Amino acid sequence: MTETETTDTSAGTCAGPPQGNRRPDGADTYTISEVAALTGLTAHTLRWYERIGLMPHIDRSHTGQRRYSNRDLDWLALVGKLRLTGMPVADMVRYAELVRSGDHTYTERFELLKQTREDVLSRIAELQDTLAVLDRKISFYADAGRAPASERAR
Amino acid sequence: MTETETTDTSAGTCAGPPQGNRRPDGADTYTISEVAALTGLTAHTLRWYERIGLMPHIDRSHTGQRRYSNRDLDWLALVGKLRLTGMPVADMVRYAELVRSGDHTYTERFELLKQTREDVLSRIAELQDTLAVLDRKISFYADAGRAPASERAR
DNA sequence: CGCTTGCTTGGAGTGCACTCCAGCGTTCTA
DNA sequence: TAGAACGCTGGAGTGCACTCCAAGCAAGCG
Repeated sequence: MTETETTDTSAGTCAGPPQGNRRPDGADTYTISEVAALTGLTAHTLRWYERIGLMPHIDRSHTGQRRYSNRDLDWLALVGKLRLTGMPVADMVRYAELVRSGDHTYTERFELLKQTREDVLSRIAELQDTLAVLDRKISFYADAGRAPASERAR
Repeated sequence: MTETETTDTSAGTCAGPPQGNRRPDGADTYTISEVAALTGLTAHTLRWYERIGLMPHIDRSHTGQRRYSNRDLDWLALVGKLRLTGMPVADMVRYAELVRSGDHTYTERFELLKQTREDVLSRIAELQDTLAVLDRKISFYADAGRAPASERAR
C-alpha cells in the first residue's frame, strides 16, 4: 500500500467540529494527511479540489510537497459548509475564482452569498415541511401499533 | 422526437406544491405524462422508479399502458419529500419493500421513519449552522463595501 | 389510410463528485 | 543507512441518480 488515506471512521453521523488542534498562526504548516485528518476529506479529494480550482494556491515545500496553512483550513471549513448546503462544486469554484481575481469582485461575491443564504433558507423550509410529514406518519404508526390494518399505511 | 418529456421550466427555484388538479377518488386514473406534470418528475424517472422497485405495482390499461391512481400520487409525494432530505434511493426502495411485504413490517417501518426523522433534524441543524457562517460573511461584505482591503475576505 | 402523438421496452449513456492506481520520489524512525 | 510510511502526478474507474435511445405498438384525426 503506497498511501493510507484515512480509513474513514470519523465522519459517522455527526461530523462534529473538526477544528480541534490547529497550530498557532506563524507556525501553521500542515501536510496533506494532517489536513485530511482535520477536515474529514481524503487526501485524494484535497488534491482534486486543487486541480479543479477550488483551492487557492497551496504552498509547497522545497521538494514540492503541499504545505497547508491555517488560512487554507479556514477556506476548507467554508467549503465544507457550502458543500452541505448542496451547492454544486462548480459554483464554489466560481466563488473561489472571484476571490482570486481580487477586490473588485466584492459586490459579485456579496450577491452570491446572499443568493446562497436564500437557498439555505428555502432548503430549511423544505426540510421542516418534510419533518411535518414524517411526524404525521410516525404518529400514525405509533397509534396503529399492530392493530387491524383498517387503514393501510404507506 | 418520439417522446416530449416535460421541457422542464417548472422546477425553477421553489418547486411549489404540485398537488394541484387531482381527479376524485374512483375516477383517478392518470397517464404517465400526467403524473410527470403533476410531480415534476420525468416519465423516464417514473419508469425507472418502477424498475428499481420504488413503486408499488402500477395498474395497466388493456394495451399495457400505465394508469396511475391517487394512491400512487400520494406515494410519489412521500418519495419526493424523502428525496429532498437526501435519503438515498436504495433506502427508499427498502421502505417500499417493507410496505409491500405486509403488516408484519410495521415496527421496522416505524424505526426507519424515526431514524429518518433524526437525520432530518440534524441536517436542519447543520444548515442553521451554515446560515450563521453565511450571515457573518455577508455582514462582513456589507460593512467592508469597497473599503481598503485591510482584512482580505474569502 | 396515413400521420402525429403518446406509450412501451431493454439497454446504453451522462454528469457529478469523488476515488483509486501505478510508478515514482521524499521524509521519518530505529 | 535501511526500510517503512508518506507524498507526487496524470489518467482511469466508481457509484449514484437519473437520462436518453431505438424500434415498435396503439389511439385519435382529417
